[in-house]
Amino acid sequence: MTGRRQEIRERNRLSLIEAVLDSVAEKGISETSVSEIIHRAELSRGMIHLHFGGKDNLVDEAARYSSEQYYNGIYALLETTGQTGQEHIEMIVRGDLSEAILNKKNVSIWYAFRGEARNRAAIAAFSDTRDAKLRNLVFNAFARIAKEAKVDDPNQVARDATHGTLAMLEGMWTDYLLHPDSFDRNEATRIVFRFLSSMFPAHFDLDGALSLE
Amino acid sequence: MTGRRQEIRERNRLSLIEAVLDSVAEKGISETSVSEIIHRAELSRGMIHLHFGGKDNLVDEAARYSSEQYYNGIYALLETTGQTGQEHIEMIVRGDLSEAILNKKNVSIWYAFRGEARNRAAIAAFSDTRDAKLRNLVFNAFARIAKEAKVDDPNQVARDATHGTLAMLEGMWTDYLLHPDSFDRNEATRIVFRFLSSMFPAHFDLDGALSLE
Amino acid sequence: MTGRRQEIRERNRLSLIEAVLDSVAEKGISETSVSEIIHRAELSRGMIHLHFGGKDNLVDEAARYSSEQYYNGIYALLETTGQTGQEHIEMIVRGDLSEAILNKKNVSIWYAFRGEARNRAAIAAFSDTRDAKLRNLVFNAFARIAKEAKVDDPNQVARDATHGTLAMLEGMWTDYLLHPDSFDRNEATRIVFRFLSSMFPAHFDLDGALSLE
Amino acid sequence: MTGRRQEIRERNRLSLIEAVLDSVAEKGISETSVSEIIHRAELSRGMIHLHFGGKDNLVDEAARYSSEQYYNGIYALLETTGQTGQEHIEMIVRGDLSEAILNKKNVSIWYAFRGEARNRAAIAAFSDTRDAKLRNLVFNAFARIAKEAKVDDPNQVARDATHGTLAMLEGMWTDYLLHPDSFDRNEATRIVFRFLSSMFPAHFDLDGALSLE
DNA sequence: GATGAATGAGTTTTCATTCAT
DNA sequence: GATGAATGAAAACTCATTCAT
Repeated sequence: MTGRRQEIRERNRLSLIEAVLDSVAEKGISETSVSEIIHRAELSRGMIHLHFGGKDNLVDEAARYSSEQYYNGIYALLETTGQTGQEHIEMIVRGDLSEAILNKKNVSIWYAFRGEARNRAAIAAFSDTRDAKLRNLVFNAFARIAKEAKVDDPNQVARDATHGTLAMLEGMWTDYLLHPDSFDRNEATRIVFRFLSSMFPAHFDLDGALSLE
Repeated sequence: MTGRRQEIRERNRLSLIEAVLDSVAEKGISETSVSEIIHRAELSRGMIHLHFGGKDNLVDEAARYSSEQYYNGIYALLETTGQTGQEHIEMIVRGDLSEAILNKKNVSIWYAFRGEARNRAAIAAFSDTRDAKLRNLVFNAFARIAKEAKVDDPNQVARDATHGTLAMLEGMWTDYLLHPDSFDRNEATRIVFRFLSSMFPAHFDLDGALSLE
Repeated sequence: MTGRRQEIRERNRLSLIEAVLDSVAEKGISETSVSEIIHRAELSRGMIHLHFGGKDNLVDEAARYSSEQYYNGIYALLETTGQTGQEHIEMIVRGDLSEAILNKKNVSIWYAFRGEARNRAAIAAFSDTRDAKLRNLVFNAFARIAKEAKVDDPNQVARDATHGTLAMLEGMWTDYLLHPDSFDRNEATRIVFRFLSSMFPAHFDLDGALSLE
Repeated sequence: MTGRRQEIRERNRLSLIEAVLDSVAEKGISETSVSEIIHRAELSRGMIHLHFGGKDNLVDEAARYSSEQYYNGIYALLETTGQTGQEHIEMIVRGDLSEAILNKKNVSIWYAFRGEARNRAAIAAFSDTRDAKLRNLVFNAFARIAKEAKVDDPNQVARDATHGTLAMLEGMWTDYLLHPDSFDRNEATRIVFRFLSSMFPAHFDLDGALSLE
């Protein structure tokens, strides 16, 4: 049956991508050689070129896959909660700082790819895409909040809130990158909500934010 | 004359370090080969091993140098302004987002090294050092502000303010990394001050912050 | 039905051979990979081993086929003309220099195989066979002419005439290989006939030779 | 002393070129791998890329070198003889068919490169250059002869003679390629002179030509 | 019989390091 | 001390062949 073959093919492709991500997380991009990848995937040397046409394409695909996984994770969280703006924002902030998403592996991978983004168009593109998709989700939520809050220039306020929130989350990831073991998720969350509650006191609550887990 | 010799030695060391930084900024760490470095520095191949004992050490030194340059830049700014907490914070924020410090070259270098930090202890150490030194400056300033503001737990407030401010600045750097050409320094500054004014309304002023440039 | 099967088999074999010849003509022997061949033949990868037992055998077969095609072309021409020695020679010379036989594709293929002949016995053998068959035809024709011409040592004269004529034709092919676009068939033909008319003035005529086309 | 270093460098370059020619002669172009070359030259793997920037460039250089060697050989012969047209032609013909020039190694190399010429611009260029230089020498000699012979259209006659002579010599090389062991230099020479004496009876003599060796 | 995904030996290339000059 | 030619281990890639489906 052809389906069986196709299925193995697909599984092999995925194994290679995951081997790249594991290796990038553990050893970094520069140590992620073809030998390292096939050893982790337990597949043959030629397979990389068979499926991806070369190591660089495989690494690009891995960056795309990883960026998609991140976005899907966040998006899945949004489906589990209410549809108000503040529920969305809360979910995104908590999700982005949760163990499931903000962990050693993801952070390693993400900063490794970022470091290469300047010199590899494909990686820059996926880096950008992840960013743009998330930015959109966050902006839409803040736009609703700003409208409810009847602020002067709701569009501008929503933009600033988006910018500030994402900047802070980024900063928290960097904190985690540098000190994964002393990083305090509650503190990080609290600080983001401090910013949010200062911008939208009627929507966000500093104390409530502490009721994390 | 030994002094003359020593001087040339020192100049060559620096040329190599700067060649590394230029190359990392333009081509990324993985393309920064020994050949690339000596070509930029216009020095001989053996020089790297003579002065640094190998390429890896040179790159580590370049990371250290770059991190020092950053800190020195910020520190120099502080000497040009008043000594109140809010003056320090303002200077650090404006400085960190200024063209002199936040520019394509520095951002490229910084993210390239961050991407390697996980796998190279020396780079991680310098990354950390830069971070710790800055954190200290910022914390000291906020500690004074928090004391003046007579908040409940000034130490905790100062820590949160430090954490939040640095996180946001980090996030702004990432913004710049991804979209250097559409990045708006005024907007970035305004958003940081929005956070600061919400935490310390008596010390920071959202409008004042706009009087940039 | 076995006949039907057999027919498809035969067609596939031929498709592969022709794909090899096309590829050798266009890309050269070293670029004639299995992938290139099956892509041109629009057949599956396994087919080559099924029908020929490996790529090398297929290439050898292609060399044999090509050499046979050449000889058959010349031989067919001989059937269309009179049976005197000079008619045969004229036909062979004109045929060998005609567009139908001396064209870019054939020349490319022929020199490509020649270049490999030294290291591949099978190709050398077919190269030789083509040569020997043609030499035989030409010698037989010259033997008749030499006999008619009542020269001293007709056998020796026929051998020299054969040798010289074939050498010149070879040289004309090389000319064509190197400068296919500036090659002048009439000039080439005229020069061969100059040689022939000098050896057998009663049989070959320099002017008559110009009545080409 | 720098000269010593430079000298070794030059010797290594040459060793590599000669290793390529030996390998091409013995094993053919497709079997001439980097490993084969460095094994013959007894030099290190990296040297090929150090001196030539890659295997392909080295092979091209070898083709250029070989073509130059051929031309130099012929040219040197011309310096050892008189300056009349017929002396030049005689020398070129005898030289081109002599053991020193027409031998197994040269023929193997030459046909191997010819087979690749279609697909490698650099090789085609050197192939052409050798051809053009020789053609020039031969044409100049025939032009003088044709003028002396007071033929009708001396330019045209010289061109035909050049064309015919070179074509025949080419053909003789092919003969040698296919049957190096049964090849008879005297016979080959005699046949070329038969052509020459038929074109310029006053200048070339069939018998004289036999006084070879 | 036919297919084409998979294999891995062998190829070219890169590049940090060495060391004779 | 300084140079840069030389080294060779390790990298990425190619491709004829195999073989489960």
